Amino acid sequence: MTADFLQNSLQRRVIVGLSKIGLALKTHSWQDANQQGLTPTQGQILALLRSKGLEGMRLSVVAHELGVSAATSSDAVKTLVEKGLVHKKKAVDDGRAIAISLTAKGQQAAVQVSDWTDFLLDAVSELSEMEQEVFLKGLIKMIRKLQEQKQISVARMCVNCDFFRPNVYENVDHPHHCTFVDAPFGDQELQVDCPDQVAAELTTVQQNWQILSL
Amino acid sequence: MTADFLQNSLQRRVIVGLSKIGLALKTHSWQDANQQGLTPTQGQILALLRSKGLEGMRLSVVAHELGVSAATSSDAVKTLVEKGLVHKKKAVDDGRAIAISLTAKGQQAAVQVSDWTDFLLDAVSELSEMEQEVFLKGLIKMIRKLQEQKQISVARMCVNCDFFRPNVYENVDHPHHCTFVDAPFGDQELQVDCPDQVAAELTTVQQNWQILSL
DNA sequence: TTCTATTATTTAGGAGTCCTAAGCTTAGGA
DNA sequence: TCCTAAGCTTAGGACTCCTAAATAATAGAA
Repeated sequence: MTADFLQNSLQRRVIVGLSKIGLALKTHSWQDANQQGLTPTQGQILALLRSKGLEGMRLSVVAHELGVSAATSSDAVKTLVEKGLVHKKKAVDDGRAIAISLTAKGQQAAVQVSDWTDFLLDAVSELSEMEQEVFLKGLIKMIRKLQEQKQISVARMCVNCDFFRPNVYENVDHPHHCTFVDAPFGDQELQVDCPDQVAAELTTVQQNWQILSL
Repeated sequence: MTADFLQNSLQRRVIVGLSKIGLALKTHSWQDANQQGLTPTQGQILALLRSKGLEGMRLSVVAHELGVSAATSSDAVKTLVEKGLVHKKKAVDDGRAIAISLTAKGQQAAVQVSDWTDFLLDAVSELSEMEQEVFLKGLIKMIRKLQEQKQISVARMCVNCDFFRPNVYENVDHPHHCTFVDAPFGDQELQVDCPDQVAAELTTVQQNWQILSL
């Protein structure tokens, strides 16, 4: 009789909302990659190779980043090689391992496909800057927890970075410091997937998290 | 040389964060469904049938809700029928259409699988109630926009419901009214996927949105 | 140094997902 | 009645996903 209006907690509503966004992300990844003649995974591998510009990424890293099994990443890459978008060669420092990188053609394709999440830009722009900041902090909290629970494999966030010095300045807008770029910054700049992040030790992370107290 | 620390806007960081959650959702949907001997889509169909308790859901509705093609939903349901979890019969009111519903065995399986997003509960609980509220509002704003852009097919939110009367009371905690349950409620109770939602007309929706002014 | 355990990747096999496109059947309007 | 549209199914092809087993190379222990 009654709508489950009240039983239904705030937390669950947030989760439902996140699932909706997740669904949009999933649906969109198909449409988008399809246009390029690729599948989502293939597109994401290309984007990944482009974003971490380093030569010779390992297959296991790809699998880990994308949250798929080694087998899946192996044959997705095989297909990309057949399509002439990716190079594959033995890693110099480890005879078992494979080093993959983009071909020239792959570079091009990667550019097309790297912005696949941009369809969310308009949606995010609906939020005020203040809201975006709260939202970002919320996401960081959630991701940290998920990472702790092994639900998320990689998240190169400031919080677990060796270069991060939380709350070292009085300045309200820029209380933190990054020793990599050697510059102060604020909550708004907290990274979620920083290319320069270096994983810190567990104890450091926990300390940082306490000091940060988002 | 410089980390892309600064080029990288707040909006994009929010998007990266959302993608991470999306990835966790995707990865988890596999693990979870796998334990039940199901695939994500199959599990989600079961959960869908359970949540909208109505007898005789159409295949097209399933496809629409899950954001997959008619073909996919057709053979996912076929598999579920083979597994004895779902009934399939001709719709009484439309000879072309199919009405599907859970079998007794399907009911059981649906219970197991309905809570597949619960792994996010701990993560969401990391946010304070205030933050959760802002977060929910943000999600609603985003979902509304995505729906407007046809990036999300269905979202049974208060905002686009015929029963919704935004900001009709002075009461700060419960300014809105739902004519379905005939009760006042507040921002915290704003629904994202309300089973009782009835889609309102576009002009009404726009008015509601203005009056609500989240 | 040799053996052993571990790590990196591949392959095989099977189920399922996704798409598009073509093919039925029924509905509903002209 | 005829025609178009809607609801679903099927076919075909490419991929994704998994687990499990195979291959190869490295790291460490004895």
